[in-house]
Amino acid sequence: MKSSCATCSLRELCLPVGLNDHEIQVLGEVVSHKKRIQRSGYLHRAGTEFQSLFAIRSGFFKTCVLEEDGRQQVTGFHMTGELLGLDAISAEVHTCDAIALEDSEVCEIPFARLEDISRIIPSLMHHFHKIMSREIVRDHGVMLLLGSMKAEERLATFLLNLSRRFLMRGYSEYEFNLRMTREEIGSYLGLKLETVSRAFSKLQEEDIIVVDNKRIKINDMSRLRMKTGNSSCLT
Amino acid sequence: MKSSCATCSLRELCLPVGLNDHEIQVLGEVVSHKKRIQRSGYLHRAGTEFQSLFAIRSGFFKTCVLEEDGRQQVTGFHMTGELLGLDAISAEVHTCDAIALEDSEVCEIPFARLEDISRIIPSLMHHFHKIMSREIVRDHGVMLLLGSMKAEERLATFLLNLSRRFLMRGYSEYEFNLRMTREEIGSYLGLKLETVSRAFSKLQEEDIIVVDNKRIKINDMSRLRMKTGNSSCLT
DNA sequence: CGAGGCCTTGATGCACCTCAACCGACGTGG
DNA sequence: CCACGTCGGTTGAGGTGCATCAAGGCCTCG
Repeated sequence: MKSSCATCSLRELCLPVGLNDHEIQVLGEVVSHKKRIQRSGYLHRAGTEFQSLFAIRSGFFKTCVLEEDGRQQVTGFHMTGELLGLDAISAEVHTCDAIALEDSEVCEIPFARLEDISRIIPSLMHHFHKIMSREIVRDHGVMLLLGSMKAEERLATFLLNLSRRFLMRGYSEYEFNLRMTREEIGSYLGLKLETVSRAFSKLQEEDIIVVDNKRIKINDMSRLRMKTGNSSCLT
Repeated sequence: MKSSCATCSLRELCLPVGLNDHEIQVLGEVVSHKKRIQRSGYLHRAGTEFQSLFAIRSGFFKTCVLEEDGRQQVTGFHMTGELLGLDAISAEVHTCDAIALEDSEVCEIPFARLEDISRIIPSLMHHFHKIMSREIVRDHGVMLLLGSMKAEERLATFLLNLSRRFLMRGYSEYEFNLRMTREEIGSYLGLKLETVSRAFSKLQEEDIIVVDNKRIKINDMSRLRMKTGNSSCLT
């Protein structure tokens, strides 16, 4: 089915940012296939051929890389309006798995066609470059986190990052549901699930947050920020 | 001074990959300013305005991000033919420092002009997208390293990565000089310099490598590879 | 010759991992 | 309906890999 970008509520978060009506129209004709992925279904797998980028229309994804020896690591959690598949452009093969953490919908964007139309829509090309660049900046933030923060700092940074992203999407920045397990959080943050659990408990003891299983409530945003070692939160 | 890409020995590593003679000509007219940076000089600083990408023509750089609280982390080491500044596209501000580890030369590539000509040279645009994507893949590799490897595995992975990159540039894959200090390696690998030093000593005791200060000789590539936990080496 | 940068090595401590027990929620099948 | 297994989460006890602190060696440079 055709999913016109023109009428999409994510226009301000997604690829069309900064385009005029006509340009959005053109983009909308390239973006086809609103595709549904069930919870724990794969959007793509590492090693499969790359054809399209995917924009998340609704739902929540994780991406993870797998080593030959079985070690696995979550490289990111992805929300509505974000673009998946950027890693696959380089070798025309996906380098990670993308798995839905809840029932989700994505728009498929055939990459070759995106490149075609970005020749005639410079602002689209420019915005696409910004999106790729932002991904690089984000990854540098994670590298900083993994390379130099303690467990509690990592978790605080993670929560603030989620909070900010929920806020940008019109949800509460103070209260939200985690879509991922402690193990997945741990994998992303370079920690074991027990350590994640203990860090949650510790933040709760200090009345900074309230944890009820996957439900998180932030009581004291500024003290949570102090827990990060004052690092700016991830993009 | 004009530095024509057409006659550059790095044509096969750098931006011009896959372009025909005429296209290289056009690119060469955009790429100006062969700029010299002395050892420990800055190519760019975090927070300064973004205008241009830089291609390394000779020399060696590190990039590092700095937090408000003074924590610092090396996010990458960069060799000839690689592109610096990709992180700055997103916010039009550099997000990291780039510092020369030896006397170096770079070509300056005004980004706006690069976008202009990539509209008329689709293969240039496509290759540029591949380069950005490769950077994302590389960062995911580092995240995996930081998130799930032990000190010795990290160092082995790091050495293999360097080895491969020297090989690609026509140097020996078995013997090379490190341009960075133990502390910089540690920062990149999320370790303290003492730990890096001990890991070097351990690999030497096992006759896998020979270390003489910054000079590294790899005696047994396959055993070094085994030390990585069989992960593929970073891109 | 002395100072400072870089590296190595040893001793000690601690943050996180590992292993293990237990709990509650949920789904399934007898 | 309840018994049971499974899955995700919490918490405790103990071990370990790396950080930390400290001392000393080598090299360069003023």
